Amino acid sequence: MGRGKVELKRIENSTSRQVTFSKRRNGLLKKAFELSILCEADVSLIVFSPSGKFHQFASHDMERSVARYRSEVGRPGQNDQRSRSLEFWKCEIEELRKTINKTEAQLRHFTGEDIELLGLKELKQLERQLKTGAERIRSKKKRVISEHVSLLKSKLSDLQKENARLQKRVKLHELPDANVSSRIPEPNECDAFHQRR
Amino acid sequence: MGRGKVELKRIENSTSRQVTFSKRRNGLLKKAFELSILCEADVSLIVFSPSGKFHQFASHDMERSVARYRSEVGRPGQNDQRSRSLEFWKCEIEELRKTINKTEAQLRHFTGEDIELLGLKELKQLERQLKTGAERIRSKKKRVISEHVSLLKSKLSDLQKENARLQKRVKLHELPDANVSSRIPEPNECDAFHQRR
DNA sequence: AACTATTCATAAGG
DNA sequence: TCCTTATGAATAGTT
Repeated sequence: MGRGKVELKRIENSTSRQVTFSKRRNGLLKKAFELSILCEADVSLIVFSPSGKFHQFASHDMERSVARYRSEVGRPGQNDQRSRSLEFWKCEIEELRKTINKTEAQLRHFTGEDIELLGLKELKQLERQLKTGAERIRSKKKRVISEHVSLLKSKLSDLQKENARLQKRVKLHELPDANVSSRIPEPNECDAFHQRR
Repeated sequence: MGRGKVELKRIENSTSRQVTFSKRRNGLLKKAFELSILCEADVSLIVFSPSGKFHQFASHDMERSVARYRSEVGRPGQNDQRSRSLEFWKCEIEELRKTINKTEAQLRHFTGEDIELLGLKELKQLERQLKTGAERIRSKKKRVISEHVSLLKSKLSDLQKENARLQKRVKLHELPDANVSSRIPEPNECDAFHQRR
């Protein structure tokens, strides 16, 4: 990259070596960061310049990654019990990962993704499941909506009663104030539905 | 780099996430290597894929770099190495369990289960997703079926041709054997579809 | 896995 | 160290 390609060997000129180090170090850190974000990878990078300056990147936590690295490499001096329990954890994680993959695949199938490899039988089953799901959701939605409606109706009727009562009082006492008989409900009096969610 | 630029966020599609991981991991390892050669830097890189696979590069020695890192950061570390790695596995399992729970809940929602606590907005969204899913599946099913049909048709036409040819031969040579002209296809000759699945 | 259109990284120069 | 630019590398999307 750049003007002319470079040979893969120590750069002799110390100034350009320094400059190159600086540029490439930044590039490396950036790429490490991108990899960790794009692919959810656990990336740890330690760099010492020839002059001893220190740079690092750790997507999660350096110490944790080092510990994980050690457990992977299998450091000497582990007793049997420890390595066995390590095996256990690894199996556990392996199984959990499998479960996740399976479930996520199913989920994608439900949204019609990744269905290229499915056979007719599976497609039919999926269709049936989607249909039942949609029906249940539709009916739940209806229920929710009708609940809102009846709530609103009862609010309305309460207000009407209140209104009638007030009008009666107005007539009885011949109050001059016209505003009372055309009382407008407070805004928050109709908000019962929104508050329930 | 590549066709169209990518947003710096987790790649949702798991296949392309995996492919990208593979490519970029190689790129990163290569760049780490180049930096160490060109600039005589001490570079150490630890990468774990989301599926737990482990990759590393160390221009000199990982343990030495880690020790140097510790002295730089100012942490004696070492002593709680065990509990660290144990802690890591436990966290890992905890996270995986959470993922599973979330994904399974979503899955149940798609089949119309556990929707009691959902609001109208969520219900509507679910319905929309189910609809698109169903549409995609329906169209895929159609495609599969039409493929079968055309396969069967072509088989049929082949057999008809063959049959006509044989009948001609029978007439030409006035063969006495009636079975030849009413030849019945072998059972496995129509099985191409089943073999493809 | 291979290809290719694009974007990205960076060597050289100021 | 920062800016610019020409050029080689990396890689996203596709097959």
